[in-house]
Amino acid sequence: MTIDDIARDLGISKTTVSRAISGKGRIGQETRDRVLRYIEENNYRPSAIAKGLAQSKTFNIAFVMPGDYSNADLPFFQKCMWGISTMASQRDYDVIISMVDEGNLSQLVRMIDHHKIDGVILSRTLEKDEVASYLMTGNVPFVTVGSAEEDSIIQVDNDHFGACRELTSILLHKGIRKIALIGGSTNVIVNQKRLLGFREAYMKAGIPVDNSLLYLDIENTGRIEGIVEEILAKNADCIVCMDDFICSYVLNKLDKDHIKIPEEIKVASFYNSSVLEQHQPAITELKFDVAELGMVCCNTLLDYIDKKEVKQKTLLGYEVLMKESTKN
Amino acid sequence: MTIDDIARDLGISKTTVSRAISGKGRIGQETRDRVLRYIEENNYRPSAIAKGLAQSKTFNIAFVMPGDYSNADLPFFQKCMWGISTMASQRDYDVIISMVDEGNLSQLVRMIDHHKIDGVILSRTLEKDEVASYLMTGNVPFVTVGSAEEDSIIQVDNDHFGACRELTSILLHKGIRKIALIGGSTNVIVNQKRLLGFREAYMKAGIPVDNSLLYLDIENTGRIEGIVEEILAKNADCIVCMDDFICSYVLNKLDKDHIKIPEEIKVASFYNSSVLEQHQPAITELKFDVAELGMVCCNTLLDYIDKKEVKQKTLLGYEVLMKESTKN
DNA sequence: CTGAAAGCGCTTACAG
DNA sequence: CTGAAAGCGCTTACAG
Repeated sequence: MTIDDIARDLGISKTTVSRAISGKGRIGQETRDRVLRYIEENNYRPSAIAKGLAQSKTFNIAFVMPGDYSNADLPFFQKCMWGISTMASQRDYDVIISMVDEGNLSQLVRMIDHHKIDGVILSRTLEKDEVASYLMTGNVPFVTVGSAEEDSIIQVDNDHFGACRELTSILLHKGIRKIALIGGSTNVIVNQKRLLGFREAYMKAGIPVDNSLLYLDIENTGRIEGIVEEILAKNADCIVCMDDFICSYVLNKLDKDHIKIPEEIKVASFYNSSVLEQHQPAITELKFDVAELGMVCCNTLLDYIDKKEVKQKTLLGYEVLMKESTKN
Repeated sequence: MTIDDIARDLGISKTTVSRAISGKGRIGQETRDRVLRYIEENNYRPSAIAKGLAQSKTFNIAFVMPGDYSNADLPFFQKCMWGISTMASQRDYDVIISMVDEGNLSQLVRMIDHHKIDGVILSRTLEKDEVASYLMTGNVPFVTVGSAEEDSIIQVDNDHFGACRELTSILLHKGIRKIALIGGSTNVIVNQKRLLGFREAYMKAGIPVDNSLLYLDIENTGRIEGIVEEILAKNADCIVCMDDFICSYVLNKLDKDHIKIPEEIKVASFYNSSVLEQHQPAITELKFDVAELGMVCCNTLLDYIDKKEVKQKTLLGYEVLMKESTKN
């Protein structure tokens, strides 16, 4: 069934039918109701593709994700995608996936060349920005989930800096001073922010950071066991992990050595990926609503596509979950 | 730039231009070359959406996945999606994601109603088939990754039955007879096949299965520790896990209790999800090429959409990886 | 081998 | 408030 069929059946022009559906342009209330009722009864759905051609739009956005991301990131992408896809659907858009591995943009390029999308969501904080710069030169609307380096990029992120600062502050206020920090690559922007938040908390408390307790750029998980031993030997009060992946290795090691949490050492994580969800004792951690992150990001992109005003940088909240693992 | 621009610039009709690009219909070699060269030089790309409208196609397929799948399944979905998306891209298609949680098909329904896709890939072996039956009544072309219950459904899967039988056979031939099996829900079709393969191997070897060593329908991972203790008490030679998720819990427990693999007990897994990749000692397991699964599945769907002949059921291979963990 | 024309199913100035 | 007509950028019988 097409708009023509409806027009014929109702004895009106298809212009009128179109207006009744879209809500654009003047139209008599009665006529509109008649059209709407007919559509409802006959279960008519306009073809997005024909509508798209007429409006030079596709009603599709692309979600770019690295094809080679690690298992640790998987839950993040899943939830984020859920948020994006849910919001897109609500606004009558769909999301096309585009996997980029090792800088191979061909999938994305094809999609853009063929006019298959109206905009793009980038799903990882970029270090060198190959994709971002491609999109900028091509003048393709896009938004990043997570912070980007360039300020001109529209970005949506959680407030990792604030979150890490707050969690660290709380620990310090509880009298937990000798805190070891284990973290991944400092090239990754979010890790930089986490470290900054950690330091800021110390600064505000007027306590110097013990740099010998900072274990950064730990990319090889095999090293973690040794690091934990070192930390224990140094008699630290607490181990803070930059993410749950690291944290799960730390917990494993402590478990294996029968070291009691929180009695013998406390543990906290700067990120909750649901990997640790059921851990006993419960782990103190930061909670971010990743599904919401995805939704806000999607909304921002669609607003931008619709030429609405959009915040250049949106910062979303966090929760500090104090649990058993840092009890005094 | 459109096809009209090219026609005008080249002084030919747009019919001819279209033919040169699509390769359909008779056209002089010289004319074609001229068009192709022009296109190359001016970097022209036809609009997929206009092409789609003219052909009543979208060049998009949907990839349906459960919105609530567990972390254990994540690596599977990632790789599968990679395979699908790579193949789709090669064949000039794109893949739209559709998340279905708790039987809420609205996203998918919207997509189909609005004519946004040409076909669907279902990504999980369905127990009750809500999505499948919806697609069947709507006459939407679709293929499943993994086996489906109904034979009329086009499906692509790995040969789990054969794989499990072979691994079990090898263990039996090595003289490992007292094998405990820990598995998840027997409602899931793939788990049924794994169990059948296991039993078949025993049958072929003329050895009766010790049913008291079968721990099935283990949905609560909390129970695994106790089960391992029971198995150890029963003096089993080997623990076979139906998937890596279960296996990682088993390994954890054994590690905690300082039980040596393979000296004190052997361990094997019926699935390799890369969760255990770096485990010491290396774990004997089955290997399936999930990316290939995705690619074949996508190919099958696109062939079907193109009205080509398609196998009703495609069974892909496997590898048995004998490792340290089952050494005599 | 090539082209004029109709068509895919919508939208949107323009005129009334 | 409503409609005829042109247009979005392609494809494809049909005719030559």
